[in-house]
Amino acid sequence: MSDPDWLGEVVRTAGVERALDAGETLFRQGGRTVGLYEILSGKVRLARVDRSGRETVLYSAAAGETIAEASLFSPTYHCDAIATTNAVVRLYPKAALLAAFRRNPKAAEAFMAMLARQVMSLRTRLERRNIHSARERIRHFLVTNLDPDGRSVRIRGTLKDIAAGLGLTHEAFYRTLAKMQRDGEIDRLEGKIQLLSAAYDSDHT
Amino acid sequence: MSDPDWLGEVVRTAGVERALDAGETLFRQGGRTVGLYEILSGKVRLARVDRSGRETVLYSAAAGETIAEASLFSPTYHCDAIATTNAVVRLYPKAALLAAFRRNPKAAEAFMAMLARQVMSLRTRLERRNIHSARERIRHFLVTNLDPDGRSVRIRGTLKDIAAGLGLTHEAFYRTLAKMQRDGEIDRLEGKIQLLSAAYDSDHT
DNA sequence: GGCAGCGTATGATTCAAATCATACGTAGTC
DNA sequence: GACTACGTATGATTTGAATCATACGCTGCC
Repeated sequence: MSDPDWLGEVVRTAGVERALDAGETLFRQGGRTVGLYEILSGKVRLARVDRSGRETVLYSAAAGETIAEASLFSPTYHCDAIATTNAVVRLYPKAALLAAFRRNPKAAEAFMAMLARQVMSLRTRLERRNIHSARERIRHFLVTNLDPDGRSVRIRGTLKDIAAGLGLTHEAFYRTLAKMQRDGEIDRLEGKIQLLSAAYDSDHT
Repeated sequence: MSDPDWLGEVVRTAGVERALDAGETLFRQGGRTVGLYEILSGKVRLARVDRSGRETVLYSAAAGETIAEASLFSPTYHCDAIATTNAVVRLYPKAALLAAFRRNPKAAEAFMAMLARQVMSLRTRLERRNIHSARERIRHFLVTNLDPDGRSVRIRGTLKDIAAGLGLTHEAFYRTLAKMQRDGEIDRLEGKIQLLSAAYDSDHT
């Protein structure tokens, strides 16, 4: 159920699972690239270590995400990948993927489409971080995550996780949500947040 | 000189330039996709307008960037594109690009590689924004933008622009740089910032 | 030459989010 | 049942970056 939908049937079966203990290294900067990885469970961080031994985290990937897509087009990895928690990953070998892309343009397009959507989503999240006010940031999150109905946002995962994703402490997030509710801007239902018309429909176009 | 290097010769010549006045619309949400755009000059923002007429900026693109890559794989645009300043853009028609990708796997791979690198870069910038302290954020910027020599960072553009890219006010950025210099952590040369060994080499591995 | 605009720089003050603290409910475990 | 762990929630306090203000040098322009 966790297979990325952009993979063709052949490639999907080529995936190789591997379990990692917390702290274990998946690959190292400079190492020869073998392919990209999907995180099935746990957390894996991509990081670089400078001459003094200090580690700088480039990205922290959680279950469901893929890492090292760019390794397909590079002979070596450009950073380290280390399990932050116990984790299970699946390797999709580079050769199999590239062969599939050459053989089947549809597969190539599916991969491009996935990458393009990620770029879009990342740009939006980055743009959101330019907003300093917690309330405005939450508003941006809400309107860019509306359900098809255009009035509510389904909450996936915990509020705490969402707060972290927004770059806010959970305290600030809880507080601001409460305030927005008191002000009649939103309503909080089971598993979703409703945007109230008073605030969002008022000056109807 | 501004042609993206991931474009093949044929496609490159297929680009169509267009000038936009500030405020002019390039495409609209729901409109049929014609291709992706490269910004040659000026700024173009991608945005959505909700029922109440409020605009939410998804991304603000500057000269040198491309937008609407995902439009290649979608029949309609998913947001509006509006010129924020006077701008010149170049359209790369969808049909020409997709045809080139099918005809020539190398072209497809070049496009994928460009997207994968963007994903990497965006993830790193997003990770950086999780750092609340101005000083730590600047450190992260510096170590992830080191020259091949591993000791200095070339400054491209103005410090003001870099500050904005880091999500800091220029005042906070100037101040913190000055402090880091006083503390002997960095040195500031013409057009570059040098990481000083005292802070970065000390406990030599 | 004088002037406007802009990047750089720094001081003073404000303010909102981080931090620290505490509490409650629920799920899981022994 | 008692205990732990964790998400949710809110109050009190601190802090560091934003904001407001001012200044200086340089470039381009009339």
